[in-house]
Amino acid sequence: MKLEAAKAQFIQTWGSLATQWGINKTMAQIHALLLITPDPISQDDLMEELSISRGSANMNIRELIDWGLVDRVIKPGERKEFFLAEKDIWKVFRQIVKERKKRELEPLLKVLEQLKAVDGEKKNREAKAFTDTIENIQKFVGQADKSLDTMIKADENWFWGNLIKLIK
Amino acid sequence: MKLEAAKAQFIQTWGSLATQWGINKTMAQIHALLLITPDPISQDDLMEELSISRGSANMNIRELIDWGLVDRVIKPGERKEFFLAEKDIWKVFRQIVKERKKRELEPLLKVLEQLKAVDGEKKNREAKAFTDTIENIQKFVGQADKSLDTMIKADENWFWGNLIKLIK
DNA sequence: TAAAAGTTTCAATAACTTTTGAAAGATTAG
DNA sequence: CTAATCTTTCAAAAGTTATTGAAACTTTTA
Repeated sequence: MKLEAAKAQFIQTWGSLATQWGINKTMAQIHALLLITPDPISQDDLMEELSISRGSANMNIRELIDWGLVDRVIKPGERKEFFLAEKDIWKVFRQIVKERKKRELEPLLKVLEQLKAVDGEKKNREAKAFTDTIENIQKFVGQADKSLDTMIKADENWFWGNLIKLIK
Repeated sequence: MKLEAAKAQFIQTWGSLATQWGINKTMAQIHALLLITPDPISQDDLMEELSISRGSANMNIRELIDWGLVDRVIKPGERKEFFLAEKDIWKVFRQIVKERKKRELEPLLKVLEQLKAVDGEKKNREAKAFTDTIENIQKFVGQADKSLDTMIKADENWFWGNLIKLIK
């Protein structure tokens, strides 16, 4: 397989996987291209390689920087900005978990906490089932939240090493 | 907070969370309603409660059954079908992981395997960076895949208990 | 300071996804 | 068998999300 074809397929695969996870396809494709390219790339080159417009490139690059997955790089003597992705997949993964946790799990926990305060007077079947489910979800999400916190701080070898010990 | 309001908020929260994860909002809302309702519900009641059409209800219910999150229930003497959701969140979570793993991780591993076979003759900087990244992703995804396999089989208490011990 | 080079914004448009509901297809009771 | 009841399908419509590209803005150079 030729390098160009392999690159193209990786970019496309990464992009379609992303859409299944609620992530913008173009953003994932830019990320994919940066992941497999050793040197920093300019916005113009990204636009060229992926056939995307200036606006889209700019917006998605900014989002990637926001997620902490891509860094702006200034080359001495060059006017343009260049972009470089973190290549260590474990770090990338932790960064994504960290962001999603902050954006999703934490707000969810707040909502669940409120929902427990449903009028408890009438301890009927319906109200009981509702609070039971909410409390179970809350426990589950709370536990996941804590575990992820630890994982974010953990070192890759330590984490996998222990997990593998645990599951063997 | 009144039960009806709390239910409505839970359904809405679950639905919008789902869209962030690439899951159809209506499907998640149906799931949410079934989660907090102790008894089986008919399609007509689902349509009524969530204000959705017959077609959408049917399609999304089928998808939920496909995901193994909802069961069809036949009530003796009734012509209609009723639907009931698994209430144990740990089981729900494992089921979702199992499905996504099958639908996404396993195909991804196949693609990655192919991509490693990039023309290796020219061991240039670019080709090197590409295969390095692909191999790293492959290792990572492969490890995750195995760990998830074990998790799927694990019992809740066993899993959390050990994970908490591990991370403390 | 003016022109050049680069970056960002945003309204219009395109692409994609979901929903609708009427029609066709099943199944059951009588 | 056939009428009644319930379920499924699917093409059109609505709704949602992403992309475009020209214009506005900012920074740098000379």
